Order: sequence, then C-alpha cells, then structure tokens
Amino acid sequence: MPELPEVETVCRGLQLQLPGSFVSEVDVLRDDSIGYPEVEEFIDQLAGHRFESVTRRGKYILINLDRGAGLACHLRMSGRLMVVKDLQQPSRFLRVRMGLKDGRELRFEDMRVFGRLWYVPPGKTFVDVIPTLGELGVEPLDQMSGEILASLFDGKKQPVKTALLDQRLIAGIGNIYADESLYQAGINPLRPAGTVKRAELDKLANEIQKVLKRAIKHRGSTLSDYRDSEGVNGNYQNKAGVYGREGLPCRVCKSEIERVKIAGRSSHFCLVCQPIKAVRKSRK
DNA sequence: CCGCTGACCTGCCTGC
DNA sequence: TGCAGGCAGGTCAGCG
Ligand SMILES: [Zn+2]
Repeated sequence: MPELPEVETVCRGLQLQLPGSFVSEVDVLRDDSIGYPEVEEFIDQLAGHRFESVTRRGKYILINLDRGAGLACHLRMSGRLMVVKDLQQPSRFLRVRMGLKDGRELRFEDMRVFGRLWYVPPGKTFVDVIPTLGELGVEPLDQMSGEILASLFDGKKQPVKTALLDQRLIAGIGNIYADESLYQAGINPLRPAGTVKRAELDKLANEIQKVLKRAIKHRGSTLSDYRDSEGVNGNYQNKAGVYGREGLPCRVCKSEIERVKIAGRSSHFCLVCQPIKAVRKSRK
C-alpha cells in the first residue's frame, strides 16, 4: 500500500542502516518475488555485495551495491523491506531473506506477492533490468506546478484522478494521495483531465506537494500492514481528509462523502466541495 | 495512440 | 460454522 511517502520513508531508514554492510547469504522463500534474474542467479550473485546507498524513483527503491551492481525493490500493495537486528521469528509473509555479515537481516515480506526484487548485475543499469523505470514521469516533490500539470493533462479525456495515478505522467502518487490531493484542491476526480482550469491546476499542484510532504513528515500513512524499515507503524491514516470516509460527513461542509470506482479503484470525494461542474456564483 | 477491464495473490470482513 | 462476495495503498497485458 505504499505510495511515494511510504517508499521515501523506507528509503531513508535503509540509507541509515545499510551502507557499508555486506550480504552474506540469500534465501528466497517465494520464487515469484524475484523479478530478475532467475532465482538461482539472484541468490548466487547478490551474495558477497556491499551496500553503498539507497535512493528512490517513483515507488521504486533503488539500492546501489559495490562493483556497479544494484538491488531494486517495488513494494506494490503489501510489500515491506526492513532491516532486522534481533532476529525474532519472521512473519509468515517473509518472501526473501538476506543475511548480513554483521548478523542482521534485510527482510522482504509481502502478503500478496505482488512486490518484486531485482538484482542488477555489474555493467547493467536499473533501466536495463526494469524498462518501465525509464518511462516514469516527473518526481512530484521536485517538478510540480500548474504549468507542468497543464502540459501533462492537455487533451486528456480520462478522469483527472486516472491521470494522477498514471506513473508515466507523475511518479509516486497512488490511490490515497490522489484522493487527498483532489479533495484539498476542490476538484472532482471524475472531471476529464484536460478540462481542469489552469487556476485549479495551480491549486492541485500545490496540494499534491503539501499532501506528500506532510505524509513524509508523519513517516507515511498506514492502514494496517505498512511498516517502515524498522517495522514501526506509520501514523497518517487517522489524519486522512477524505480517503476511506464514505458515508461520513465532509470535514469542511458536513455533506456525506461519496465513493465511486475510477480506473478500478475506490475513489472518495465530497460532491459539494468537489462539484462536477464549475461552481457558478449565484446572484442575490 | 487512448482508455478501460481483468488478472496477478492472499487475507480479512460482512452478510446470509 | 460455512461460504460467497467485496474489499485492500499497484501494475501490466490485452482488447475495442
Ligand atoms: Zn464538503
């Protein structure tokens, strides 16, 4: 369930814990969790590497290893990547275990098995191994403005929420933060992306950054199965403005929050604060 | 090219 | 208690 803020939180935790340590042994408990190369090669080739640094691109965790190699991870819906010091007994969702020379473990847990780990051999790049990484759109914390959104959404008839979820346009926004950003900006998620006015896009760009930054500050949101690299629960969910609040009163106007499916995902909004048509000021 | 739907996988919760 | 159906923070192939 991690979106950009949760992934960023995990990366920051790993960057504090991993650099300098060596992989001593690798144990793959579920073959489907390995995206590249074949499981046997993954196990043999990852062992012996030293961790150098941890970065993020969209929702991908990118770990640079020595000798120009790399380890990438996508958590998808239920993945967790964490360093464990006291080797308590692992969760039943443990999929890949990477023992470190100093006795700690890097664990990849993933209930639904949608997440993936990729080993990037020396001489190859992350994009060589994960082509879609090369198609990701702008990083919303670095490049975000009404002007950028206007050019990304130009001519698009799909709902504006669908456009926000398209990782080729903007990398890192997921279902919760799409709903939250649109709610804060007062834009109905069903409106065709290309019809949202420039002033509204200015507002949306600003709210996207605010919502993401706030979530990072609070260590990422959580429902129930998200943890950061140390296994500490995030704590943003109880602060959600609209996500998961179907039937409850809007925090601004008290109208009932609606839920509809957009692009196959649950979408929450307030019909009063986020009207389908532009609000027309009535004359007295 | 665009936009939508189902599939991937596992578990939890609700209602009959 | 059992069982069916809906839900879950993501992405991708396939189709019209
Ligand atoms: Zn409202």
